[in-house]
Amino acid sequence: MKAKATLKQIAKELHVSVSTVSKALNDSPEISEQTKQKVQEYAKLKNYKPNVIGLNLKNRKTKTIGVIIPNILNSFFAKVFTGIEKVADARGYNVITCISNETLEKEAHTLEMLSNGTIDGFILSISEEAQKLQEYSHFKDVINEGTPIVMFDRVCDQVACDKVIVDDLDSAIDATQHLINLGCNNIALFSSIDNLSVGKLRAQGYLDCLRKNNITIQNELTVLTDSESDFDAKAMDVLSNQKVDGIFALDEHASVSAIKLGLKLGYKIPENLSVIGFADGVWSRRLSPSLSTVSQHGPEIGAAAAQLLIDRLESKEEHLPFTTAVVKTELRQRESTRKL
Amino acid sequence: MKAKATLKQIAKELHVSVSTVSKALNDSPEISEQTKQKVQEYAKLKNYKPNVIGLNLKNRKTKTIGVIIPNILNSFFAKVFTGIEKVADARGYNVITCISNETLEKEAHTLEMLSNGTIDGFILSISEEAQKLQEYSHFKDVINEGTPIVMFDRVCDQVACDKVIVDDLDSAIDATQHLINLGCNNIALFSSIDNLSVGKLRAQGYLDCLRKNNITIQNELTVLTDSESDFDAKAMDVLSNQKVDGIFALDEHASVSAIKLGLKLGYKIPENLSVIGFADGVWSRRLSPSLSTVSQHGPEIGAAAAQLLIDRLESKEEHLPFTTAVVKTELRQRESTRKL
DNA sequence: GTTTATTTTGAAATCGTTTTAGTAACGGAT
DNA sequence: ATCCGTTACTAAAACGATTTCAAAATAAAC
Repeated sequence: MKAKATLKQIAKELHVSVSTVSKALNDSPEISEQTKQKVQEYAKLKNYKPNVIGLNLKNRKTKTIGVIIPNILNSFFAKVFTGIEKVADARGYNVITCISNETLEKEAHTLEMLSNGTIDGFILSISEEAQKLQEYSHFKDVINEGTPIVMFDRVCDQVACDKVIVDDLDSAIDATQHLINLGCNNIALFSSIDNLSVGKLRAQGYLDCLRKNNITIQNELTVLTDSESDFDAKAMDVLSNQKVDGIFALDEHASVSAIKLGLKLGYKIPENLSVIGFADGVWSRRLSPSLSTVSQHGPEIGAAAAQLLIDRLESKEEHLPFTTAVVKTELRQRESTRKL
Repeated sequence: MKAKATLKQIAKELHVSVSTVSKALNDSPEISEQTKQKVQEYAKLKNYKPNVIGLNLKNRKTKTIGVIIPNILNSFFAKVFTGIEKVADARGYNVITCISNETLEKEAHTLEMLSNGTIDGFILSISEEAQKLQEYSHFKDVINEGTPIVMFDRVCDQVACDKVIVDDLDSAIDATQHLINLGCNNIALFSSIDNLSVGKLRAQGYLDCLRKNNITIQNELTVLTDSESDFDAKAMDVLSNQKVDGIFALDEHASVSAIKLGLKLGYKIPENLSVIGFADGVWSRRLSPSLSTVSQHGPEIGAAAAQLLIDRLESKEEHLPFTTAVVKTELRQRESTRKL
C-alpha cells in the first residue's frame, strides 16, 4: 500500500509549485508545453488521481444523489432504482442508497445524516409510516435548507417539490374497464396496501369506473387490508361465498393470492375468472397461468426522477418551478385474462 | 434557502474565534461553561450541522462503503444488499451502490471512479463478464492502492481479500442427498447459470453426491445453459423423453421452469416428481406447489461482508490476515418435495 | 507588588484541490 | 537606458472542519 499521489508531492518532487502542477494537469494555457508534458508524464507514472474530497470541498457539491427506498426487496422499487442508477451514472453522479424499512424514524434520520454536504439532492418514496401519520415536516426542513428532493410513486401534496408518479387513478380505471369489456359483471377488488396513497388511488379508480359504467358497487366483493397477513383469509371468504368473474388486484401479494385462491376454489382462469393485478413482470410471467398486469415501467420512473433532480442541480436558475412527471402504465395481457 | 451555518459564521457573529466554536461544540474542557453554553445555544438556533466534507478531508476517510452488485433485480443480491445496508447503518457508514449489469467495463469503471477518496472500501460480487474472461486485475489494482475489498458469493481465488460465501458445494450435496433419501433414482440437473463459478460448484456437488451414492450419472438428465433463453427448450426435451423423478435446479429460472414444465407434461408434484431449487423465499412460497429451496440467507451474507469490511477499516492493525466467512445454507422443505 | 499557576481563548497549520492575483525574467520598442 | 508587454511560473486564499501550541487573562502564592 503505497501512499496516494497528491499535487503537493508531485510538486515537491518536480521542484515546481502546487499551482503549476494543478494547471499543468488541467491543461491550462498558462503553462509551457514543456512543463505540462513533464508534469503529466510524471503524474501518470505515479498514477495520480485527484482526490475527490478536496474537490468536493472546493466546489461545495459532491455529484452524489441520496436515494431513500422503503424496501428494496419490493421489485417495483428495485426497478425504479435501476433507472435512477443508470441515469445518474450516465450523467456522472454517484448514488447513496438507504432503506427506510417503511419507518419514519429511519427516513428522517437518513435525511438528516446526508443533508450535511454528503449529497446534492434526494430521490425518495415516502415510507408507509410517514404516510400513515401524515408526517412530512422532515422533508420540508431539508428542502428549506437548500437540498432539493424528487419524490416518486408515493408522493404527497403537502410538500412542494418535483415528483414522478404513475397515473394510478387512470390506470385503475383502464384495468377495470378492460375487465368490464371482457364481460365481467362481478368484479372483486383485492388490496393489501390500503394504507398507502397509491392503494387508495387505485381503489378510487375501480369505484369510479364501475360508477361510470352504471354498475352497482358490491361492497361484499371488496377486500381491503393494510397487510399481507390479514389478506388471504378475507379474500378466501369473498371468493368462496360470492359469484366472482373478475378480480382487480392492487398489489403483488393480492395478485398472486387471487390466482392461487381462485384455482384452489375451483375457478377456471381465465375461462370463468379474469384477473388483472399490479405486479412485477418477471414473476407474473412465471406464474401459471401467467398474470395479466398493469405494468408500471419502474425503470422509466427512476430515470425521470434522476433527470429531474440532476436538471435542477445543474440549472443556474435558482427558482425553477416544480414539475410533476406522469409515467404512463401499460396493460400487459397474459393468460389470466380472456382475449377480447 | 438560507445559507448553511459554518463555524466561521458563528465565530464572527459571536465575536469569538473559529477554534473556540469548534471546541465548544465538541464539549472540550478547554472552554468555559459559559462560552460553551452560549455557543451551543446559538448553534442550535442556527441549526448548525458540521459539514461532512470538511471532516472527510481532515480525517482522510468518508465512512462510506462502495457496493457493486451485478443486478439488483436478482432478489438474492437485493437481500444481500439489505444485510449490508443494515450493518453499515448501525455502524455509522453510508453505502454508495452501483450496478455492474454483469459487465466488466462498468465494474472496472466504478472501481476506478470511487477509489479516489469517495469511499473507504468495497463490497462486491464479481460480474459475469469478469468471471468469464477471468479478468481480475482491476480488483488487484484497487487493493494495491490501499482500498480494501470484500467479495461475496461470486468470488475468485486469484485475488487476496476478505470473502463471504455460501458453501455451494456442500449445499448442493445436501440437496441432492435429500432427493436420494426421498427415493428418487433419476435426478435431473437444471441450470441456466453454468457460466458462473457458483453454478459450476453446485453442479459439482450434484455429481459428487451421486457418485458417493454409487448412482450412475446420466448425462441425458442434465441441462446446463449459460442463459435463461436457451434453457426452457432443452429442459422440455429432457422432461418429456426421460423418466425423471427428481429435479435439482441451480437457479431461480431453472427452478420455476422445472415446476412449470413438469406440471405441463403431466407430472404430479410431489407425488412422482420432487423439485428442489436455489431460489427466493418469498416467491417460492407463492408458487403452486410451493418450491422447496436451498435458502441462502442473503441478509446474513451481506451483514457478514459489511462487518468484515468495517472491522478492517477500523482496525489499527495494518496487515490483518484475510478471512473467508462461510454462511451455511438451509434446506427449506415446501410442497414440491415429499415428506420423508 | 511581583512571580507563578491555572484557566480560557485564539492563531495557525493541516487535509487536497482550484483560482486569483502577482512576480519575476526576457525581448522588443523607444 | 528606460518602458512595456509577454510568457511562465508561484504565493496565497478559499472551501469547512480539527488540533496543537502559544498567548492572554485571571487567580493564587509569596
